[in-house]
Amino acid sequence: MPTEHVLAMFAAIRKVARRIPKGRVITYGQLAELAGFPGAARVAGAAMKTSTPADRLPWHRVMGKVGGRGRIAIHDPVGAAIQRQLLEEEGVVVGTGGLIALERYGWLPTGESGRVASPRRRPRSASKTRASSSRR
DNA sequence: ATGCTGACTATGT
DNA sequence: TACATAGCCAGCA
Repeated sequence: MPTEHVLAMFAAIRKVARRIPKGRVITYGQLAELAGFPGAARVAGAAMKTSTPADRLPWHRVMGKVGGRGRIAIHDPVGAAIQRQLLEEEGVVVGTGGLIALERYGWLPTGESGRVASPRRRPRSASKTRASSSRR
């Protein structure tokens, strides 16, 4: 059984997690920092892992961060698959390897804006019939 | 106290 | 892309 102050940490972390908007994601490090514990990314991971369905947390919107990209960090392959499905149901594109584009789905509780980099509308009809399959 | 573990991360090979 | 290493914070044996 965790000590009291840690339970408070978990509670603070989960509180922030509940604010993550649908269709958006956040990294463990960010989550910990927003909760007031910079550098405690691993603790954020523990807070998610030890949470229960009763907590009603959008745990699937929390992920690891690797090379500037978001990535499903759940070790258990079954759990990872579930997270992937939940994210895709919200419109989040999860690439091979469980990678997610943070610049597109990352959540930034920046007061007003509250977003990272506008959901990029696709100027499909920009001009010509360009093979505009350009990816970021 | 000591050491290992983990839903982390940055950096390097 | 994948694996290895080294820091980081906290839990637990």
